[in-house]
Amino acid sequence: MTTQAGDQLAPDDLAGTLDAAGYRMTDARRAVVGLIASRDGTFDTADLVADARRRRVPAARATIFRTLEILAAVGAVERLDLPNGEHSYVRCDTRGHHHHLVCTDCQRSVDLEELGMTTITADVELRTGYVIDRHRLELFGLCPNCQTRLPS
Amino acid sequence: MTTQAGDQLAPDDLAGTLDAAGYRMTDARRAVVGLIASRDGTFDTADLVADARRRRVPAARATIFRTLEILAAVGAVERLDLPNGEHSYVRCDTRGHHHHLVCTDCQRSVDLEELGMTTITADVELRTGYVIDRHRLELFGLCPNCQTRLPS
DNA sequence: GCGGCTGTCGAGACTGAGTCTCAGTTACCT
DNA sequence: AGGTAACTGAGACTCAGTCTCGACAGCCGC
Ligand SMILES: [Zn+2]
Ligand SMILES: [Zn+2]
Ligand SMILES: [Zn+2]
Ligand SMILES: [Zn+2]
Repeated sequence: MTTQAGDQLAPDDLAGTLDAAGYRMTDARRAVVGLIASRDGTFDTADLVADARRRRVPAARATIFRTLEILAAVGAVERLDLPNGEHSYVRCDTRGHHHHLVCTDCQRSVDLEELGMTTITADVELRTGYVIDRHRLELFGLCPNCQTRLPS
Repeated sequence: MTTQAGDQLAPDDLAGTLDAAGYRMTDARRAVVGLIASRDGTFDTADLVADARRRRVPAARATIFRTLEILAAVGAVERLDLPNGEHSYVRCDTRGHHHHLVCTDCQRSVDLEELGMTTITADVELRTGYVIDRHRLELFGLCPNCQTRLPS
């Protein structure tokens, strides 16, 4: 099952999640959540800082960093690394372990739930003797929209 | 088929590879290749800079960065991102597309040749309509050695 | 509803990885 | 050997990300 990026990042839910984890729901955090919710695809901290200024949202640079850290910790957002090596974030529209497929042109992202990686990791464990407890998988390509825009 | 990290990073081969790609084989590059060859597991630029100074190898900081960039371009080394978000490098003992399995304790790394990802990407393409042309997959866990050292 | 304890915020200083500049050097081709 | 473009070292520079600290504001208990 896949979810299109663009869904809301529910701030109410989030309040509960943060609370459970011992965080407070403050104006600044609501503001950052709002900025993220109205973003499409991957974004980086500079994007958010710019958005915040443009929309005159009260959220200082340091606060944006701090909030992203928290959101990543509770799984509302994920930090990923673009093919070019840059760090960026994606909103996660899925709970639990999943991966992201990102358009290399427009940055639009799709969440992908588990993909049969357990078979692969089990196989690798057998072959190498390692015990695997974590993996990072990111897929990149062109979204349907960008395929038609760029006949390449 | 897997290759243990620790094999030599052949500087002679490399000379050919670099040449073919229009690069020169210089002392500084040989030096950096040497530093990398004597490394075990993942390392970052700070590690190499420290190694260089310790071993009095003539390789300025900027040169180390530049050389790593080139080595990554020709596939002798790969830039990867640890679970904690830090950038680091691994020597590649395998030619062509492959992935890395890294020990989260001692950083020792194993190259993994293709793992049946084509099945997965084909499936995802069908489900999403994206055209996937690249992916990043990194596996993390404990190597056999560290499993016994840390009964955990 | 009203303190008070604490977590959080903003502003700006600070850090350090990575980049850039530029003058001097060197590999490679002929 | 000579010419030339690629490369190098040293250090300045950038800018993402962190830290500090005094002011502020959630949330809890009364
Ligand atoms: Zn696109
Ligand atoms: Zn997975
Ligand atoms: Zn290990
Ligand atoms: Zn692969």
